[in-house]
Amino acid sequence: MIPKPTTKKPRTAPPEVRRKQLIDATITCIARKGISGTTLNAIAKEAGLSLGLANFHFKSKDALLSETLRHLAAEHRDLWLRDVQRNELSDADKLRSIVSSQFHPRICSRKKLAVWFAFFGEAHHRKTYRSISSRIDMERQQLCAELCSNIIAEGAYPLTDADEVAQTLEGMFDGLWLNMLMYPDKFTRETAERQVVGYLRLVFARHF
Amino acid sequence: MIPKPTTKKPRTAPPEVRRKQLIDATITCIARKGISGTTLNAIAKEAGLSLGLANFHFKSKDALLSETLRHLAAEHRDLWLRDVQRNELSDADKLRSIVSSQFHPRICSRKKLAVWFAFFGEAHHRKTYRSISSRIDMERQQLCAELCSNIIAEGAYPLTDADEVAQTLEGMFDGLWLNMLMYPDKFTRETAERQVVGYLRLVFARHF
Amino acid sequence: MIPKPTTKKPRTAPPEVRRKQLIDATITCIARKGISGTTLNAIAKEAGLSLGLANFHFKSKDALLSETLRHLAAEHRDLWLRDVQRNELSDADKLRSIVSSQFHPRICSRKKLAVWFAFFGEAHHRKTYRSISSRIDMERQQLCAELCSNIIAEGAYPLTDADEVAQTLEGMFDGLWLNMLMYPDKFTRETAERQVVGYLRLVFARHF
Amino acid sequence: MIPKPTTKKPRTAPPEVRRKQLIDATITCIARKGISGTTLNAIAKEAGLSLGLANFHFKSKDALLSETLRHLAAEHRDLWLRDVQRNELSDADKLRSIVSSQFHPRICSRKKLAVWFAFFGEAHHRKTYRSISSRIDMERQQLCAELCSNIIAEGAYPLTDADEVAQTLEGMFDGLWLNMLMYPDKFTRETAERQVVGYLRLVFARHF
DNA sequence: CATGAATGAGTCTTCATTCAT
DNA sequence: AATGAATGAAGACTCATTCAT
Repeated sequence: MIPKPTTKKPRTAPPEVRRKQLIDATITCIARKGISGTTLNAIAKEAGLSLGLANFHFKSKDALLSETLRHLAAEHRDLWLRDVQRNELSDADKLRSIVSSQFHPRICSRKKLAVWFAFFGEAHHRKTYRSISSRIDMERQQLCAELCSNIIAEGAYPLTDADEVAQTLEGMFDGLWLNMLMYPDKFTRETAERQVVGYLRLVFARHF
Repeated sequence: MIPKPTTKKPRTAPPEVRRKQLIDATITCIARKGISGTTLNAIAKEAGLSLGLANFHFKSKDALLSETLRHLAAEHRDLWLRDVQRNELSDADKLRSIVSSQFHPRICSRKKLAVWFAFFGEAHHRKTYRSISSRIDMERQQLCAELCSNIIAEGAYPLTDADEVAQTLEGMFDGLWLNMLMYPDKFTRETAERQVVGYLRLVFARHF
Repeated sequence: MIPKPTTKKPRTAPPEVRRKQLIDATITCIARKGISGTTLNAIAKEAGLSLGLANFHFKSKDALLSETLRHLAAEHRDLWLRDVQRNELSDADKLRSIVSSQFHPRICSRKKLAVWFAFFGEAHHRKTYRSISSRIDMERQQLCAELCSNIIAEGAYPLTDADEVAQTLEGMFDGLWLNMLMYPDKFTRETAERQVVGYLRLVFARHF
Repeated sequence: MIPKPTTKKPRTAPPEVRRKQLIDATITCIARKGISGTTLNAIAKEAGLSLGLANFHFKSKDALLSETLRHLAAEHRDLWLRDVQRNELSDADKLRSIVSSQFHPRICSRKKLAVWFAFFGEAHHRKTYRSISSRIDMERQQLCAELCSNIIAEGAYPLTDADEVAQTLEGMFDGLWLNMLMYPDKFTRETAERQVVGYLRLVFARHF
């Protein structure tokens, strides 16, 4: 009798591993069927785990959804924060980095975009979204506003209002995301990013 | 037999009236609870009609939802088409009208924004919703592109690409809508419209 | 083709009929398996109705349970109230009536006793019981106390305390019920009633 | 390898200790949430032990529950047997002792009453529970009957039936317990005991 | 046109029990 | 003797849809 080979996947795994598996499966399922079309059964099957385990690791379906969103938000924030903290970069470069991060492949895959808009879609989940992301959204917008402010001071764009530019950028980010999700043939990461940069070139002609 | 004279609501009404009642109720319910949180029972109650009637006038819940989306789309389209068809208006005015219609109170009340995004949240995996949204979005984008093209020709903006401007406008429309929905304190109809016009002023400086 | 005979049971029935059917089925099921062993499915099947209907007529399982208890409590109260309100009866007769009602076949069938003790059994249901029955219990105890008080005055039992007799009666009622439920061979309606009357004979020798 | 010296709880303990810990925890949990509201997880947590251990020491949840009931029964029985076996006591004293044991603080705390009635609530349809309750109840009732019989012979109460008194006592015991559980403000250990003694005084006037 | 009781498939959630470590 | 992750069956509840009246 040959002893069981040790390569077979372990029956048990540390919680973080399971949680990550389930969150990934949740993203996949939501992208496929929307939030309300996503059942815990489907998530468990997608993750290759049992139904009971989903409830073992997450208090409820809602909790799993929240964690999923939190995961996406953190992943996004980490990305733009990394460049913004590099002191050798100019403010314009930092602003450029934020724009890039918005359209980074890891952040704005169709799968993940679908999850964002799934949360935007319904009042109940919108509240979840706000409680998780409003702070981060505001942080990014304020950051953009500061960078714009510095660029304005530095580059002498007297007629330009930093806050308004920042707001417009936020608007463009979200709107381009939606269009990428809905019309992937017409709106790609590249075209979307080019459009934002195009806008920045109009506003800060001497920097971009 | 003398019919009771105290009857307040007519016991029968033409189909179009009932359908309109039900669609309005659907909009209210979706805004309040999202698509998956909206039940036929709730819609019927909101409309002041019976459950059976909802099923009588719409083949299925899905059909009612699709009709609702179609209704919203038509309402929006009617609004911008009215001005676009007025020959006395310049192309710039027409473009300006489209922008205005996007932020018209009847179109982008909080209630209707909530409903739009409820549909957007599902559209990427629901063919019916996507084709309805797609039709109106594409028509508007093409219209904008044509108007931009004319403005470019007329105004000598040699470096400007009409399609790209139109795409950017689409992005801004949706993004600003989303921000109005999520952060109504920071994004109002007025600020949103001003931002789009601000963008147009940058692109078509001699027209706006 | 012979038209369907009209004797077949109607597909729909007024709510009160359905509610009564479901309450009866609930009593049967609880007697058979206890509260926690009673499923809505089992109740529906016992009632010959569908699962969905149970939820249609009762907001929740808990609501159905409450209604069931309320039904039993009202049924019991109606019984002793009837005789108590007959003016031609003496106080001793009225007291005797209350005792009889306690052991009336309609009231203390094993099935119904099982339901009472099912509610007594668990903290959660005990609260339900209290909210439904404490007023009635107190009403009956006070009634007994008043009747005892009158009997004492009338019959000159100077050493007897009306309240204590009433409390003891309450105790005997419940305790005999429990024993009838647990040991139906040793405790029958007749022996139980005889014991209470035996107690009354000891206390009010000249009346019973 | 030197074992960590900070180990507070011993990692292993003799089975009887663990079993006692788990039974105590079970009593606490049942009192709080009822039998069906009591989960093995909750019991383990209450006992400060792991879930696995509960399953290790008891074959099943049912076994643990039965053991718990057996434990309560034995605890009660031990209490009354102690006095009954003291030869120097008169039969009346022994009977008095049984009454006292019924209302002994260790036996009829609110917590334990809740547990007793939790089992009573299920006993009529659970053979195991019924046979455990039955054994102790019958033993006590027979004992009371014998004592009454002796007292009757000794004291010349020609009209009194020993079995009936014993049955009435059983009824009062349970009924007063129930009332203490349901209405602790109106029924205390002291008033309850006084009522039983009051009854005995009526029956056996020359002994109590 | 209109009603609303009735149905039952589908979901989330709980929990006793198992088992590799 | 001890742990706690893993499983899956079972239950409460929801809701689109049907249909007799």
